[in-house]
Amino acid sequence: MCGRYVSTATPEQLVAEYHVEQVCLDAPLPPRWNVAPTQPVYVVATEREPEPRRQLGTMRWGLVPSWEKRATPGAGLINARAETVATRPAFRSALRRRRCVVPADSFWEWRAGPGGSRQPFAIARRGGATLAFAGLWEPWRDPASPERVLRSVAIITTAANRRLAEVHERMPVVLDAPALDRWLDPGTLDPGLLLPLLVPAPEDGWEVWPVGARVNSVANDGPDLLEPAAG
DNA sequence: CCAGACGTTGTT
DNA sequence: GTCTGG
DNA sequence: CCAGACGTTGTT
DNA sequence: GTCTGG
Repeated sequence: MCGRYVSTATPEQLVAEYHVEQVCLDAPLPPRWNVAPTQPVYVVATEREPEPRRQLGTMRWGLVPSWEKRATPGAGLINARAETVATRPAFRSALRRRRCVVPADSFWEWRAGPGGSRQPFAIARRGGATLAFAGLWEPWRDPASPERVLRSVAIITTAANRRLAEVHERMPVVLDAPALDRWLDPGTLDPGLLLPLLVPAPEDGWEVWPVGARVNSVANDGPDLLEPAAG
């Protein structure tokens, strides 16, 4: 799955990489090596009005369905399964109209061991290429103050490819450039054209290595979390 | 009809 | 065990 | 995802 | 909001 990741890009880098036309930020997010659910994350989405434009903003990681009474029932929906995203009430309308991309450098997975032990791994593309996670977002309005909108996001997961299945059976959907363009095209409403994008990334070209347990705690942050450890 | 769920993951 | 917070 | 809390009362 | 279960 994907419950923790690395995001160190600056807004300027994201604007260039994703051909963003409009930046909508209160303040830039700092570089983070331990991004966790409930935290604000960068999101690239297509603003529809007055005309389609690619927009960079921040949203809360952990999708809050619009019908929720409270904004924060725990972490919210941090992942959405590709296999069921077209039919689940929590995600169906977002699949049609609120697709987005969550930029990342790399991500963390925990391999289950005997006796309930959990060994964390870092997963990155060989050569350091960045990752575009497929996401869905949702606006939420507090009934008491509907003028304020909370935007939250879920990362779509799929079956792990054979390489990553060594560590974990699920992985985030990682979009290549053509898939990303299709995913962010607001004219695409047919799930039949979208679901084929939500497949496991090719198994070649990944680096996977065990890291220390410091990544377990969200209080720890820094590039040292990526240092290889015995595993 | 109304009430209640609506999500994923992992672990046992 | 289960929920909340990060 | 993992870590850490999980409760009430009264008094300062 | 919308669907499912009773």
